[in-house]
Amino acid sequence: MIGFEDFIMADGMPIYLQILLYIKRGAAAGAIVDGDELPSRRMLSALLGVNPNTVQKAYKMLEDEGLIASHAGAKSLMVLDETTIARLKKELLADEVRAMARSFRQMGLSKEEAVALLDAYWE
Amino acid sequence: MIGFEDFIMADGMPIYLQILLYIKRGAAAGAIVDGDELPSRRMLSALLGVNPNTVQKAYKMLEDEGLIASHAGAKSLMVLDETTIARLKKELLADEVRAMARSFRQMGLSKEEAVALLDAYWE
DNA sequence: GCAACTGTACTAATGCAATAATACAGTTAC
DNA sequence: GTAACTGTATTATTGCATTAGTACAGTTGC
Repeated sequence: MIGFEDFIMADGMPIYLQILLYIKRGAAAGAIVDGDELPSRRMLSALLGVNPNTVQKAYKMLEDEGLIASHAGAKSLMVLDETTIARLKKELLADEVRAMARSFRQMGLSKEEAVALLDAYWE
Repeated sequence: MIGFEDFIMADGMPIYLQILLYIKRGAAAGAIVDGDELPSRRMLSALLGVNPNTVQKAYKMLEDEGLIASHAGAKSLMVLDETTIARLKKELLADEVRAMARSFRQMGLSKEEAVALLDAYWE
């Protein structure tokens, strides 16, 4: 069962996209693997304090992308092969780093300063 | 006059927030300085292909924060002192790096891998 | 078999982002 | 002074995100 312990709700991004991203990142990291059970729509919505329909929207998009399989009455399961995982990793990292590099450059940071900051905030 | 040459519209974030962020980052970087003229609401909306009200919303928030001064009939001007610039720099960088470090960690990257990626994508 | 879960599918209502179309009063350039 | 700009304000409409409530059919554990 996939846990949402380190899920932190942010604002500025739709909740259903945050859920989507959380699962994709977990899959890219290997924390979520093929065959893993997803929490039910009702369980996760209660856990996150959001509406079941919001979770359903995220799950539906994941299913449309082929990342999860759902059957009426049964828990939804992750469907992940090596090709998919590799694609996810590539996509997510490229998006993230591109956006970050752009914003750093826009703020006038040198590469060295950016690296130093990343180092400091890593925790 | 502040130019918006390198403004790239992204989706997932409200347009008025993107405009707000663009100006704040410019101010933090020193590319935008005290007394600089802002493009008029109508000019910028035409340039970006959005509604004048969307630009107005961003400008209004900047004015509420004391970062710009507007007088009916005249162009709006940037209001930036050293204290404000220092505050902007600190706020923007902290937000950015925190979000990025979280997402990298969620994807299972080590600090060294993150630094290497940042290096690769810098340009 | 039955209760408690599961996915799925609706409808309705609310709030925010964005567009559209005006209107009015103040400033600026000629 | 006048035309062309400027900021400001208002109303209406559209679409998306989110909540709320309900319903139904399939699966699972006992």
